[in-house]
Amino acid sequence: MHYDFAAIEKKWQDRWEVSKPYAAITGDTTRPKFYGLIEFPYPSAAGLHVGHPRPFTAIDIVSRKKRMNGYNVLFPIGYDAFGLPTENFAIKNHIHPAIVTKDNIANFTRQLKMLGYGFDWDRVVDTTDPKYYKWTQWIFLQMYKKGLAYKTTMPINWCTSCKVGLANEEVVEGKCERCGGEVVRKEKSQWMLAITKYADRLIDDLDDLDYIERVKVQQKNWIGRSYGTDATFKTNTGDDVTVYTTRVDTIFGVTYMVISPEHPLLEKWKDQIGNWDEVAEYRLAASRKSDFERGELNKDKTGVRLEGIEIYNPINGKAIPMFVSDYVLMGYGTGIVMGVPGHDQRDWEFATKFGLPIIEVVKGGDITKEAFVLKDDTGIMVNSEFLNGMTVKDAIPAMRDYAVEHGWGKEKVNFKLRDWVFTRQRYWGEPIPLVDCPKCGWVPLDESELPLLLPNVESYEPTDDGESPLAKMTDWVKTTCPKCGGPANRETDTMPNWAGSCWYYLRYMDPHNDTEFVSKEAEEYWGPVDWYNGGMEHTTLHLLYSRFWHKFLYDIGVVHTKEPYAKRTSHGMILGKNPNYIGNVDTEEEKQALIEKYGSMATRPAVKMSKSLGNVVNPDDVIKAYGADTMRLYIMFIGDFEKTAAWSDEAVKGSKRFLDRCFNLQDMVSDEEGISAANMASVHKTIKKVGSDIDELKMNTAIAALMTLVNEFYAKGLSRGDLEVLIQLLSPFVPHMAEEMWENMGFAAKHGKMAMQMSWPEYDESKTIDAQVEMAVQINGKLRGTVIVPTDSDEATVVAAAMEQERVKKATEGMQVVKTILVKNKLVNLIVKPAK
RNA sequence: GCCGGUGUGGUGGAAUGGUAGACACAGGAGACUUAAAAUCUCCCGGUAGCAAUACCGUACCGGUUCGAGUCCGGUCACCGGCACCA
Repeated sequence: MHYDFAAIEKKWQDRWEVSKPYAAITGDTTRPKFYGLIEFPYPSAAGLHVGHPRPFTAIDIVSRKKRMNGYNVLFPIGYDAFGLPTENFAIKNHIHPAIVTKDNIANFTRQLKMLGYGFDWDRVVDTTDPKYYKWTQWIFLQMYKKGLAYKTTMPINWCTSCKVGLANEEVVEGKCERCGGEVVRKEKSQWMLAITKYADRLIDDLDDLDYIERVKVQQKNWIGRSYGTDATFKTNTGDDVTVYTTRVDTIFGVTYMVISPEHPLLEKWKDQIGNWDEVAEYRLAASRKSDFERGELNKDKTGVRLEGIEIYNPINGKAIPMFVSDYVLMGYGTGIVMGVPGHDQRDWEFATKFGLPIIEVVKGGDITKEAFVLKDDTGIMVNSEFLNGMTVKDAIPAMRDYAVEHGWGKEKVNFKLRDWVFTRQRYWGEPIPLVDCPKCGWVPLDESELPLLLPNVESYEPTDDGESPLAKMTDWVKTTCPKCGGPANRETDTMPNWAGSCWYYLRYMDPHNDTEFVSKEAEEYWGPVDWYNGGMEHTTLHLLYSRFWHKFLYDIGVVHTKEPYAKRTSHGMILGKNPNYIGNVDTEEEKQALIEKYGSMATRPAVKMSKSLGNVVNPDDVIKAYGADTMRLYIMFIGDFEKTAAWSDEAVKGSKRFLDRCFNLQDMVSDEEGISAANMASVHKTIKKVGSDIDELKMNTAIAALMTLVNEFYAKGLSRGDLEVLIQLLSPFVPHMAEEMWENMGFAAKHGKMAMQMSWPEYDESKTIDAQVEMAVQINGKLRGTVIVPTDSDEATVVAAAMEQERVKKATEGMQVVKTILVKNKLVNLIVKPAK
């Protein structure tokens, strides 16, 4: 029988299109629910990338197995379609972004259907659909009403050459991605979301979640919670200054203070600062630096002393100088830090440059060479009066308590996380449903006015004053205030592309609801998502943002769980062959030439796929040449799911070969129904192995187990019953071929259902055990042979069998066995030493 | 610099502290074929040996253990994230 994958795949996709075997049923209480989720794709003009099928296929397989395990499965798909690439494509080609989006979605849908995914196609969402973004706007309004959305002046990236505002991703190494022009900061009033109010909960609630560890760690580091002390210093200016420090124990080592150039106190102290002109010049220079320049590595510390300003150390009243320096950030802590050059490397560099004293307060380093920064908190305090002799660990709380008691200190928790800049000066995004009224200030639209439709504009080009393209649409901008009825202006900025993806998993539960964003019934039934897989690149963006939104929705009582996703896994990237790899050439000269030209890139056999390298693999081509089932199988077999893997055209053939071998089994079966005696143990073992591997996302070893079983069928022959089980095990991986074989063999008729609708085969533990096992024989821990013995043989039997072997005899000749270690059914280790 | 991860044949990769290299790709040999492709069978870490076999071998050094790719201490390399966060 010939495996005509093209015809087979078309046939079954057409049938599924009509019979909808993947439809999820809300409120089916007869079965437990399983909600599997993959990150919905951004429908780019390039179409599906070969990286997409990896996570999609994996969760498709998990979902299919859950379905066979009796679950009511929700496995949905949609499109995250607002965003910059579409807008730029539209500008370049003079096509409306909505049309571009529609075309791209159609192409993605075609490709996804060709891969045979078990998505519930009746629940597709599209973030650019007004019926969808109505509710994105609605959630934003709820946040606004609860005070979580506020307006503030924030710098945007401004290309001095194109004279447009740029998104962060359009700024590459401080330059404009398009023209290479210099990017500076330009102040603009923007909407912010107060994600920092949720910082503690976003960290603490991670503990109860089944996320892979690196996701948790990365989110925790990103939020960056630190425990410290706010310490207040008196000054000769009339104002007190407060610093934040995690090392209040080092306060005896403070030899100067530093204030950030942006700090408002400087302006206030203008008349008291003796060298104001110099300070003002330094501030101006700092403001001109881009974030990139200012953050550049290992750059020299700069600064100016504030003449006439004295700060008094609260611990001993000592007068210390203050400097302004741009190594202190205005956005973290209080914008002022105490300089402890003995125990902070940055302070050490600054003090060394400006000739400031360096005091050792923790023993153990050589502070004339570098700051002594502790790796642990076991260092001993010195030069610190009542702290002397204490460990740092004890000194921190001791000094903190002292400071609190004496009224100049306060316990303080700080976060690195910043509030979320929620506006973009762009066209292709959700309009913000707020109106600016000269009398009433910012006024939200009435919810009945939603959705606030994105108007059609002639040109989506960003304006040359940094405003959104919508600002040019005066008809749309000019409106009336919902509160007082007077003339008012709409907000013309739009939401960032992350907005729509913050809550899409909720919409899938109830995608056609026009009166609520999700019904209570559907949310309580489907929530939370049981398993969410997505890229590591979204860990501190989409994943964190959507957890934040979900917590907000929980707080206002519209969802019933604290967290959106119970489990999170992440897939590795698919790389392409590196055409410039040094392994591709033979001579040393050629290798050197490649390294000179491409640097360390030339030493990698595989690199990120890109058009310029010509190593992009198009899923369409693979499907055409080998079929979707081969594509699915190969992308799962390629390696450890979490690691990056290199695409190999040769290796794809191996997967195809395996499917050919499976298909050919149809011509080899005996008439015997049920699992054959010859294959009993193998079949049961494989059921067990494939099942547990799918649950653990170890698809590569699951497939290896299936290959092993098929190899055994080739060696020993197989019954109809053996094949019946195999087809069911293959079904989640290669659904088209499985159904074709299932039907061919008459199993569809026999059971009255498709293979995918069968229960997952059960294994019998007792039948996974072979009658005999091969055991390793070791002498003093070294392998000296193997023996075949009855399963569960005792020590005496195994040793006796081992002693029969020539190699063992030889190795134990003239020796006495002093100890025997038996690992049941695995090995026996004889510890011998020379006989007396 | 800090945090996380990884290091195994020619290649992708397997191995709850228990026979390292499962399963594949590539390569080699054979069968079938007029021939090729496809298919089927066998071989395939290194060194020595006709072989039986011996020794070496999971980045490197050391330790724990009857036994270490796996655990512990240290070193190196690479990948990813963060980065003047006080």
